Amino acid sequence: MKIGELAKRTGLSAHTIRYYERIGLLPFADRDAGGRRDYDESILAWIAFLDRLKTTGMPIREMLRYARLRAAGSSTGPERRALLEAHRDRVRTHLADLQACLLVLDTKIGGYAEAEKRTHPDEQSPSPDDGEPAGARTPRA
Amino acid sequence: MKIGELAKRTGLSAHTIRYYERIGLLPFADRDAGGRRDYDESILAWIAFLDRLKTTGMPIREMLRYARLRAAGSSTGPERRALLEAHRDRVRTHLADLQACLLVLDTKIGGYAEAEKRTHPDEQSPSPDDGEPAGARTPRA
DNA sequence: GCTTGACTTGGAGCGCGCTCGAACCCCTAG
DNA sequence: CTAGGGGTTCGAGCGCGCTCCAAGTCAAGC
Repeated sequence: MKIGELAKRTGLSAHTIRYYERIGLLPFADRDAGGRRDYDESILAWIAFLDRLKTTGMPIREMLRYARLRAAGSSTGPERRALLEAHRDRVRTHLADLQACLLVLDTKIGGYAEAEKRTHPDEQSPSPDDGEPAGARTPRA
Repeated sequence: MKIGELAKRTGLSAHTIRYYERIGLLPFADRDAGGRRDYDESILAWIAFLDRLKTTGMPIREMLRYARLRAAGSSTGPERRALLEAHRDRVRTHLADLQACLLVLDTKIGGYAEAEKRTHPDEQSPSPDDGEPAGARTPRA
């Protein structure tokens, strides 16, 4: 598989794939006779995993650490496990934060919805109070 | 309240507070006789709200749009509501993605845990397969 | 009066994660 | 044979969200 097809199949750009190889996130790919990268299907699983780490907010620096441990052999298993566990804990915390924020967001949206309801019958708009700067001279925006 | 105390109470740096004012995320603060910013308690609610938007991944650009709508008066209620609803949907989607990733992470960690268990009795390490580049010549890391 | 330290401004700089441009190479289809 | 569309490398540039520096002002305590 050439880089263009890999790009299509992973959703990454070819530029990004080369960048990932450059920094060491992806292994140095085999080249064909013309010097072009030629990928094996197996790269897809690794990229999918990286994508999950990325989705969960792991910085590249840390993915790199994981990649290097993996490359260093099976003796690094415990360290990799620890790395993933620490990351999982952070993700869980963030997840909880997000859920809390979602509740607040729902409440706020509910307030706007109510204001609109109250406005329709008699053409007034009390508008929900949220803590935004009220009269608000918001400058240089 | 001076900027230093506001910083302590919000967890933002004074630098960041000034930056937010500069770009219009915070209203232009009243100054005392000496030209220093003097904040009212009411700013805290607004900053807390911004913080929630930030936590949920809203880009500053969009927070600004919200802030400008709010400043434009109560007639913009519906537009603000729409903005928050769109954001809420994105957050929900992201939340679902995170949860899916968490499951994968748990599975993977479980694999490492098992490998360690198997290793302890008889000193071998089969190591869980995940799709990482196996023998891995990871370059220029 | 003098020192200390928190504040002011404007603008430069930074870390992250890409993203792109230039110049070149190579394979294939017409 | 030629044109086109991929691919290659190296290195510069970008958008985001701060973060910090320099030089100056001001208020309170010794």
